[in-house]
Amino acid sequence: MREHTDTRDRIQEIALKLFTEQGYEATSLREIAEELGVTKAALYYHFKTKEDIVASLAEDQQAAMERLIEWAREQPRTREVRHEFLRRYADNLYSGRNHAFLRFMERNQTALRTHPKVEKMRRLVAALMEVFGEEGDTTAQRLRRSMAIFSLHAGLFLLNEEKIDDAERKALALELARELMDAGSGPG
Amino acid sequence: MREHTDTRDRIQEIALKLFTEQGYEATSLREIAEELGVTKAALYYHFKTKEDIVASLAEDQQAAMERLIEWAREQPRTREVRHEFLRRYADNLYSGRNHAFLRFMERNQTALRTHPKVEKMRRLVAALMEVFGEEGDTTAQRLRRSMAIFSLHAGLFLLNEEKIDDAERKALALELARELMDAGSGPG
DNA sequence: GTCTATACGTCGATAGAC
DNA sequence: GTCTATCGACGTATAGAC
Repeated sequence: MREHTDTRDRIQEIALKLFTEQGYEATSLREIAEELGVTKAALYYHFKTKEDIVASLAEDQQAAMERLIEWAREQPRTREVRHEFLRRYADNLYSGRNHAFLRFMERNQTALRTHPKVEKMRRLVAALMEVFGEEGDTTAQRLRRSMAIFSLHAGLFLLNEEKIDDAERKALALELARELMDAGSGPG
Repeated sequence: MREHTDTRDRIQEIALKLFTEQGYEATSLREIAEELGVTKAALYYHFKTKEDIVASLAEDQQAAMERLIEWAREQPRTREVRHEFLRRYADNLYSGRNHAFLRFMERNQTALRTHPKVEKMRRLVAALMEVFGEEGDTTAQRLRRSMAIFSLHAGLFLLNEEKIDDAERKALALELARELMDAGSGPG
C-alpha cells in the first residue's frame, strides 16, 4: 500500500509526542527534525505537509473506531452489550498510540478545528456517544452516555498523580463508565 | 487600580472569542486588531504582550475560584455543603466570561502550558476537585469527585445540539455533578 | 533519502510622529 | 490613544545537489 520506512514511523512517534506536550502550532517541523536527527527537508520526503502527519496518525485510530461503531449497531440493545462495548473501546484506547492521539486531539481542539481527518474523528467520538441512543431518551440520559465515553478518555490523565498502574486505571475508569452508561440507558 | 477604557474591555472580549474559536497560537494580534477596527500597535498600548491579554482574563476568574475554595474549607463536611459548593461553582461558571474562559483553557491546554496565570488556574481547578477529599479516600472516589467538577465544565458544550436553554443545561449538569460528588464522598 | 540553501510569508513587538 | 513604518525571528515549504 505505502512504503513503510523506519523514519516515517519515527516521525509519527516524535511528532505525536511533541504535538501533545507542546501543542500542534507550537511545535515546528524544525523541532521534530532536530529530535529525529535529520533536517526539515527530510520530513517533506515522507509527508507532504505538517497536516499530513496528523492525517496519518488519525487513520489507524479511525479504522478501529468505525469497526467498533459498526459492531455496536448490529448488537441487541442490552446492558451486557453496552458493557462489552465499553470494554472494547477501553481496550482499544489503552493500547498503542490511540489514547495518546485522542489526548492530543482534545488538547488541541481549536488548532485542529479545520483539519478534515480530525473533524471526522470528532464525528466518530460523537457517534460513540450516541450509538446506544433511542428515540425517547431524555437530555439527562444523553449527558450521562456522553460522560461515560468521556470518563474513559479522562481516566488516564485525571489519575496521573495516583500511584497505580495502567491496568488499574483502566479498570476504575471502566467501572465509572459502566455506571454512567447504565444511568443513561433504558432498562434491559 | 488600573485605567479602564472601553477599548481594553473590547480587546479582552474579542481576544477570548477568537482564542476559543480558532486557538491561541492560530490567532494573531493582527486579527484581533482588525476585528476591533484598530491597528496592532494600539493593542500594545493596552497590553504589554499577547500573553498579558490572557493573564488579564485569568485574573477575575482566579479571584472567584479562590473565594469559593476558601469558603469550602471553612464548612463542615456534609452532603448539604458539597451540594451548595457545586451550586455556587455552577452559578459562577454560567455567568459572565467565566465559562468561556475555562473552555478556552481546556481547548488550548498545550499552547498555554507555560503561562504562569494559566498554570495557577489549573492548580485551582485541581484544588476544587480535591477540596472535599479526605485521608482514606479511594482512587475510585477521587475519580468521581474530579468528574463531578468536570461534568459542570462539560455540561454546556456537550449539550450544544439540544434544544434547551442555558438554565436547563445548568440544572442537568448540576444534577449529574451532585450524583458524582455523592458517589465520591464518604457518608454524611 | 537526506542534504544545503533559500524563497516568501507572517508573527510579535517597538520606535517615533501626531 | 492611535497611527505608520519597520525590525528581527521564525514558520512552512521547495529546488536542486549528492
